[in-house]
This record gives sequence, structure tokens and C-alpha cells, in this order.
Amino acid sequence: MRANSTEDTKTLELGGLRMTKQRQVVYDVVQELAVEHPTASAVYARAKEKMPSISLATVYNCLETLTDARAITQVNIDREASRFCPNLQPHAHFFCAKCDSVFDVTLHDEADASEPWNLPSGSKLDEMNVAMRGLCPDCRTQTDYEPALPD
Amino acid sequence: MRANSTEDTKTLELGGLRMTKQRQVVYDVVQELAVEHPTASAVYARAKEKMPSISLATVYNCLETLTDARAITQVNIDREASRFCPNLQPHAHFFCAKCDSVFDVTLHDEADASEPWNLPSGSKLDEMNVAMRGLCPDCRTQTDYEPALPD
DNA sequence: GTGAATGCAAAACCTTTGCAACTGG
DNA sequence: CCAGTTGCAAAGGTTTTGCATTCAC
Repeated sequence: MRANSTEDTKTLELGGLRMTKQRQVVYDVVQELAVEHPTASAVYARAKEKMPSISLATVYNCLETLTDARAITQVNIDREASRFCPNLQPHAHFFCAKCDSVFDVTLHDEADASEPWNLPSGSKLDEMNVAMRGLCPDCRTQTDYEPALPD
Repeated sequence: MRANSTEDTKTLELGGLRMTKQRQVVYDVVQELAVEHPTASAVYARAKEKMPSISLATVYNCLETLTDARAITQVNIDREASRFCPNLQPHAHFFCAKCDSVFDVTLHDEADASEPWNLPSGSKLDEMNVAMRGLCPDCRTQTDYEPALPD
């Protein structure tokens, strides 16, 4: 039996996808930086440390390929640069307006994200993208000493 | 009493916002093109018909000002150009993957969009942005003769 | 009158593209 | 071997910016 325990750099074996060094590096970096939900530039910066010859275009390329292959997810919020996320479970993203960090937000058990909504009748929903903005727990508690003065 | 019946070009009176001809034109255009959820360029094109001297930068400017003043809403989906929407009620957007049209999606009565989600405990949610992709009713019925062959 | 808004053009930003060289299966 | 991928640089589309001029209040 194959171990799937502590391999942090698991080899990609995605349906007929040619596995290049670059793709593996990009994939590893997205895993590594998962909690910060890196942008393409952030992935590029880290990837370049591991493989100095890699180019930005290739990073974009790999990110797109991996996204199409559903190995990672592309996260968009407003017009900011896209971020990438290795969490393949259905989830939303919470953006802290103060510290700019991003949190994955899961669904309640058995819950359906589309439940509260009046979907157009007769339509077919393929995917839902949910972005939240607010203050994260940490920033919220620090908000006491926020300048309340007019500028 | 003031009529609020058929005035399609109601005058903006937003908290201390200086009302310029350009802002009024941009606001009118967003109202006018509401169903198509126009992009900044689309607003610019239509605005220029009404006021040939208006510039693109001013349109962006006005759209931002109006958004900040909560007279209109900015709608983002993936990395496409922002669209603008005069619907101030809480609502989501349904994007048809086939015909590219956009529909407003309302909440069920008394429903809370955040209900299905496990919000980070201690966080403060300010706004939620919900984008849906799929087939609109019209396009769905036309999907019978969609190529089902492998490529 | 005066601070804020406009118009213009140039710049910024993220992302995509064209193409020759390279490479994984 | 050879289609698919890379690296580079240049181009693309959207949005922002700097600044002199104009305008609403």
C-alpha cells in the first residue's frame, strides 16, 4: 500500500497532464503558501527560489493548467490580483479589511450555499463564488483603539 | 408631496455630494442600462452620446464616487471588467455562461445569505459578494442540441 | 471665490500572447 | 521523436494618476 501520510510534496498525477518540473514546483508552492492564498506574483517569487530559471509566464501557465485540472482553485475578490488555493472542498473566502488576510470558510454540515437564494427558475447553477469582507477575530479585538477622530 | 412615479432621471441628492452634470449622466446611464449590468466602457459609450465631452477617466471617477456614496453597486466576477448595478437591495448575481447575461438574484424572505456558512468565530462580517455561474433558463432549454461528443 | 471635479494623456497593473528553443513520455 | 511546454519580451485590457483647467456651491 502507498503511504499518503507526511508527503508534503506529493507528486501530481492528474489525468494525462504532462508533469513538468515547473508544474510540480508551482503546485508545491501553492500547497506551501496555502494559508496566505498567494497571488501569481507571490507564487512566482517563491517558485523562483526553488527554481531560479522559472518565468512569470510559466507560473501563470501552470496556475491555469492546474486550475483547469482542478488541482487548485482560483480565488477572485473584487479587482485584486487572483489568488490561488489548494483547498478543493466547497468553501467561501473571508477577507479581513484590516490585515488583508484570507480565511477559508466552510459550509455547515449538509448545508447548501444556494439555499437562501431565489435562483432564476429553470436555470442550472454550476458554481458559486462567495467572498466575504469584514474584520477577522484578531483585528476585531484590536479595533478598540481605532482612531475615531475625523481627519 | 413629491411624485416618485415615472421619473427615470431622478436627481441625485446624496449626502453632501457635489452634483455635477457628469455624475448625473453616469448615474442615469447606470439606471438606464441596469438590466445589462454595464461595464465602465459600456457606461462611457452611452454617456458619451448624452454628453460628448465626457471622458473615460471621469466615468471611472463618477462610478467610484457613486459606489462610495452607495448610490450604485460595483459587481465583480472573476477577472472580467467590473460591472455596475443600481439595485441597492442585497442580492447576488447569476452569470449565464452561454449568453453572458447577468441576472439579479434575491434572497428568500427573511433569509440570511451567511446562514449556511461557518463564519470565523469572533469575526465581523461587513459584506458578502455572491456570484453564480450556470445556464440561464433560456440557454438551458436550448442546450438540447449541444455537442455531447468527446473532442 | 475656492476646493473639488473634469479631461487628457501617460502610467500602472495584472494577465495573455507570439515565437523560438527545449523536453517529457 | 514531436506535441506540448517553457522563457522571454512585447502587447493587451482595465483602471489609476498627475496636472492644468473648469465648475458647483
